[in-house]
Amino acid sequence: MKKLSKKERERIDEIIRRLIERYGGESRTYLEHNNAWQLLFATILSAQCTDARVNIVTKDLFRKYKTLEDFAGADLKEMEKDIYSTGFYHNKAKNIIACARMLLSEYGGEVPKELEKLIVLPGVGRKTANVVRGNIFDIPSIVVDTHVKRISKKLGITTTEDPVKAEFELMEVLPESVWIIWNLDVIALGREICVAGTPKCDRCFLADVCPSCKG
DNA sequence: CTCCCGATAT
DNA sequence: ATATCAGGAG
Repeated sequence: MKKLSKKERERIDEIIRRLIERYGGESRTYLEHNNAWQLLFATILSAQCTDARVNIVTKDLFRKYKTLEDFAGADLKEMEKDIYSTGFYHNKAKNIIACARMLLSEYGGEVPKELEKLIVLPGVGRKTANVVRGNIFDIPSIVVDTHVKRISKKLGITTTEDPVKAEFELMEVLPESVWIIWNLDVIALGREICVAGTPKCDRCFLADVCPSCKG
């Protein structure tokens, strides 16, 4: 970890402590799934879509397509209808089918745990890959989604809008034990209080340790 | 950088 | 009417 001033180290540790106190310190994804490839597909579907919507769609989707072979053999147009309400449905349907086929042809139907293997799967970037690594394989992983990008910067813990740079900045400052928790708890904070539009700083439990809070 | 895109909140 | 949502690819 990067060497910080004692004061800054204590500030970040206090933020972590309060996040865990409020939202929990255990790894638990918001996307419902029963196995690795289901979480992979759910995460692909979650691009620019609420996870509440994804969970509605995957409930029926995983009942209709029960195996990887079912996904690999799916009809594109029918899959587009099945996932329509998540948006970006053409790209997502195409990617999920291609992804299923690659998992079968390249990895014997198993989801690989290596970042380099995950990010070359169709529709899978660093964010999706790190969700799978953290939640399925318990590998410490920083997941930079829209909430983590926005709130980490507001808290003065990151200095950039670039998700990859933010990922490495967070790895330098957060202990490995909270990498996954940071993502999940910051999402919770982003929904309840530090919303994208007008953040509710007046009732934020991090107000006194957040440089973006004026009050 | 642009494009992909429906559902929901404001 | 506009902004935003567990982003990724060209």
